[in-house]
Amino acid sequence: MLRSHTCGELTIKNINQEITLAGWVQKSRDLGGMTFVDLRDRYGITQLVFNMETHADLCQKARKLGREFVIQATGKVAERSNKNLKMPTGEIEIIVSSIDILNTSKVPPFTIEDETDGGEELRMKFRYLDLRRNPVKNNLALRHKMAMATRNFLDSIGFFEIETPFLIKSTPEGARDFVVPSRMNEGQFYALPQSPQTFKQLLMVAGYDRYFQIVRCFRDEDLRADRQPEFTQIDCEMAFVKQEDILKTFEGMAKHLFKKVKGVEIEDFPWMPYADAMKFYGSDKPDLRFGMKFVELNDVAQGKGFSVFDEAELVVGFNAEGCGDYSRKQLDQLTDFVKKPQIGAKGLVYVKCNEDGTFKSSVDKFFDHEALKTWAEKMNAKAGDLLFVLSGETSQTRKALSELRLEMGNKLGLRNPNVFKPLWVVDFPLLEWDEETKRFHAMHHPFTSPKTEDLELMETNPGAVRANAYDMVINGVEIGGGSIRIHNKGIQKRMFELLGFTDEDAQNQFGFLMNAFEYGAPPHGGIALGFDRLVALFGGSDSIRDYIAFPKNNAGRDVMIDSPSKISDEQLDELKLKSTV
RNA sequence: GGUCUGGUAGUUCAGUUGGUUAGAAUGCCUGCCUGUCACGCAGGAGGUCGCGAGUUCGAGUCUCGUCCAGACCGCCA
Repeated sequence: MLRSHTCGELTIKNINQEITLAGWVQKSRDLGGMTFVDLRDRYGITQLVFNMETHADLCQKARKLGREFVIQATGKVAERSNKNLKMPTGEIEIIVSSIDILNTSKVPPFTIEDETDGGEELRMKFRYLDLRRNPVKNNLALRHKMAMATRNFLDSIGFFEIETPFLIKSTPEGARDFVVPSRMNEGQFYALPQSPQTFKQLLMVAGYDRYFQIVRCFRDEDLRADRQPEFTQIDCEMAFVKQEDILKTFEGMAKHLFKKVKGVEIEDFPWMPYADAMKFYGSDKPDLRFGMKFVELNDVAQGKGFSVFDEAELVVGFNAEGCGDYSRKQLDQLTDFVKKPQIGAKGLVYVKCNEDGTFKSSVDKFFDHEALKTWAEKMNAKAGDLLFVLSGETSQTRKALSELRLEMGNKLGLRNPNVFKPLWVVDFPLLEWDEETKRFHAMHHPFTSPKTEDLELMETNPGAVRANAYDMVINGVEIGGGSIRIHNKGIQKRMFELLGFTDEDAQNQFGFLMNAFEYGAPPHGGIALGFDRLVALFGGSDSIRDYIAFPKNNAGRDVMIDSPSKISDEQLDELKLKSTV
């Protein structure tokens, strides 16, 4: 070993020990007669001290050490005369007796410190230097800890981790596939899995009734702060279970992680039907850290001659408690916010509930005191509160009001990253109408089972059929989702018919699964949790990039290795792909 | 595919109404300094103002195009 200890472990207890450390030069401070060098490794920083009087040659050598040089130093642990209680090793230092430069370093393009001077792009280009920094290192440590806790928990309740293939088959359903040309099969392509969905169902047929995998998945869609083209899921499936068994199991896992990793006790997750989530929060992933529940006002706001409301399908608002003192400017800013093209509201109606019991609203022309009072009562408003109301087509209006609700939550500091409010959103619709293709899409995927009581609607009113599908939502983030699958051949056939699959299509794309289901498929279901998002949530961040060692940028590029890149004509020839040059 | 924001020293940024030699901080180099830990002090080097056109007597600044980066919408079963 090139070292006897790490740079994070020596304390006052080690005084007078002869030790050897190895690491990177964080910084050196040359005071003339003596020189201090901060030596860093993964575990911490230890100060080396060199004295011109006692070891002139060593001291000269230490002065020449540049940032990020890799050195090995041997010496004696000594108590500092000036202690630095801000650091764990701050009571000691190493009086160095010999030093070896194991490697030199160019001057790094940004400072390797907690508060670096480097910008995003530069840090990504030199990610191996960025990874030396504590904040990034701590994020990866958190990720590791969560992966271990997940494995331990699932192992303890009988789950097998089983790997599934990455080179699989492309299907037109769902997200765009990444494809890989097959050299040995000219003109044919593998696809990288968007998830191991079909394989885990085959494992259920095979009798491995508790499966999980912490697995990379691939989707060729545009990126976001919380979306990477390759990302990691905790993918799980269970046989001989009902929906509530799965929810209970993975609620347990989430609670275990919170307890083990954050030391936080989480209460039982509430269950909220999808329809309620949309009605009361305008979102299928409501942030329950704060209130501002929606109140629908059609009955009291329509028929008073305000045509904007009268012509609207939905009039809905929420109460921002204690915001009655908002200025004209603040209200204008919020109006501009909801009128942004991404949100798309036409305007914003507000009602201030004054301390003297009167109201001041943007629609005073149409609504008198009595009318506004009925709104306030309906919305449970008291003096000093501020009501916001939007109107229009139902789903657009809910979406816009949901954005406003989150914006108000941010403004009022109600979205505390150290508070965790999980819930299950249940009873998702089975299908979603797609205007573009004029057909139904599976909201979850084509193997999701309809609720038994809604089966008869499949042919009469498909849009109203609810599924045995559920999402785990924490703090407004969709952490994961799953469903009880179809294991009955007849229902699967009806599902494919609804989705516009011919028998032939179904056989071509999913024949392997359909065939397997003819050999004793057990009732089964599962869930997949977005591991990157879960880690980021635990870390208190909205962006998953800082929790991935080597992430891709906005455009799906890895700026460090400069990929994707062109390949040679020889490679293209081998793959029987035409050169693009 | 679309909307918005940004690109100036190694780095992070400032740069007024278009006007002389483009600044600051930090990093880097040199010298001094025996208790620093954001060490201090003195000095120094460091610029294709992303790229290309255009307007103008004159462009870091205005216009158009383009490239790059970031946020968002669409998209993400």
